[in-house]
Amino acid sequence: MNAPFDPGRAPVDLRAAEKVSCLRCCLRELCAPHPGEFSPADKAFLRSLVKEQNIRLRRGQNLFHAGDPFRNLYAVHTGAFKSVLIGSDGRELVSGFSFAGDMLGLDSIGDRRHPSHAVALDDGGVCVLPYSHVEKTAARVALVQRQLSRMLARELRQHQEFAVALGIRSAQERLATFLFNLSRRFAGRGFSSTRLRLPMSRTDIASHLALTAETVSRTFTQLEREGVIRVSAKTVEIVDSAGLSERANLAPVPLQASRA
Amino acid sequence: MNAPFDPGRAPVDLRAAEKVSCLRCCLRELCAPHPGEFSPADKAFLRSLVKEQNIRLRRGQNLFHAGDPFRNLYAVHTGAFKSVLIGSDGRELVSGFSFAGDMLGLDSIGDRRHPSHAVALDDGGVCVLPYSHVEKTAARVALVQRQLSRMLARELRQHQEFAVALGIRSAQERLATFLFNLSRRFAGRGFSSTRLRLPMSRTDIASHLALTAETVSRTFTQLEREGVIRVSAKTVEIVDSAGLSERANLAPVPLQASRA
DNA sequence: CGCCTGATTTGATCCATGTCAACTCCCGCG
DNA sequence: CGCGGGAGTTGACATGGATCAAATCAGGCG
Repeated sequence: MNAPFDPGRAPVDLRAAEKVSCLRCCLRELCAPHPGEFSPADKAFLRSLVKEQNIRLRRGQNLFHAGDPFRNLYAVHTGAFKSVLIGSDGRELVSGFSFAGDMLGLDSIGDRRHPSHAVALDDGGVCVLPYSHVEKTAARVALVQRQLSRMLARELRQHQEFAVALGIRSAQERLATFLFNLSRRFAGRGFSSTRLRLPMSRTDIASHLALTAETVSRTFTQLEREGVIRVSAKTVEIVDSAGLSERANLAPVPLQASRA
Repeated sequence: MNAPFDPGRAPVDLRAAEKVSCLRCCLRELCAPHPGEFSPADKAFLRSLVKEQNIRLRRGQNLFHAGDPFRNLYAVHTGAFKSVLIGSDGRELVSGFSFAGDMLGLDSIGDRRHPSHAVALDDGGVCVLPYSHVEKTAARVALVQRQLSRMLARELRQHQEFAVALGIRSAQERLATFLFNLSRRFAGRGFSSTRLRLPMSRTDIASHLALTAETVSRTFTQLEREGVIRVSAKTVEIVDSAGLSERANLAPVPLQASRA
């Protein structure tokens, strides 16, 4: 039923020449902010960052658990993952979703322990980057060091924006923003930006947006009635992209004025 | 009226020997995670990070504006600052407060542009660390590099937790958490952990916690009625620290059960 | 000292979202 | 092919915090 689109599959065959493909795929974030910026020598360093390639996980399996000692960063190779943050009071919250090319474990650098679970939402694979090794390489390859800082800083910015979103925005704005961002992220990976397969459950989305599953469901329905998206189980089609981003950002003061 | 306590003044006289004091104060975060970890040579590097010392700002002045190109990190020397994040939709939100010893500008590393204003809440001063210089030093002094990553990662974690808080927690939990954290931060700086002078307005607090000023005010009153704190203008006294942290964390499910 | 202006508090009311509950849909399995 | 169970949807109702409005307070200034 949702066969026409499958973001679980990478746009190029990553298994053919893994060393090379990692440079183009998994480690994109770490390595290729500005393509061509690397010398062959740099690339040698980068390739050496990866210890184990394409570790396989089945849907539902944990890549790591909250509380586990932090030793590696992981680059998502295939599939999708959710990060489940365990709050200081024990409450769980889905802090983010990761797809091919994303880095997992960055939030653990601070205290050498994973603050969150990483759970596979689909069968998938990851590459392993021993962090000690990354640090050492960063010390020698300035670009890697800079890029590491940048990745952290970017994630920081994202969480900042995210905090704003959770605090201020309405359910519709949050969901629209969520879809909008997913669309952008998929597009950046070569997938359709209008036809999204959401590998996570409504409950996961709800948790991520700090809403209830009921509200998420209602808001999906609402966006559908307004002709912005079409929903069919796990697949969402963005019908009116402009309308979506309108609903995502909205005016500075989203009062009842905007409902007329 | 609030003379007995003045967190605006540093616990030691920082102006006496600024080079040295910076190592103990402003750059604490960057430099002294584990005291004694530095060789004299390391320290020389560290000292050289600071370009201008103790730049002065008057209350209300901006250290930098959102959109300004990012060139420096700043270590707060004296006083207090708020960071005002400009969301993608133009809405403003106070993303954090910084006190002596805190670093400002970390969230700008990602895109070389400040995403937020930094505004002085009191007269104060900062030290300037040209980021290019920090990067170069990090490349030579492994500890600095590691510490830079750690600072970023820690801030990341904080924002993560914070997002959770904003999304899930009640007004009372948020305010209690806020006071609790401030108390800890002040304590770490050698100030009283029970008698806090809040240099920011209620509106700032409200914005930071994603509440309205009215709700913040009401919640202060409520906590006071419950005998947890005593409020007098800008000064808050924590009367029942245990009660406060109880209200900050709360049970996994803060349902009506907890109201009986 | 008393005024003036902005900050804070307090009160009354409204609304978005949570909560609880029932129903439907989908998918794997016997 | 029908069954069962979990995920998703929908409805009715409750409520925390927002909103609007007004009173009070604080602090600088004539």
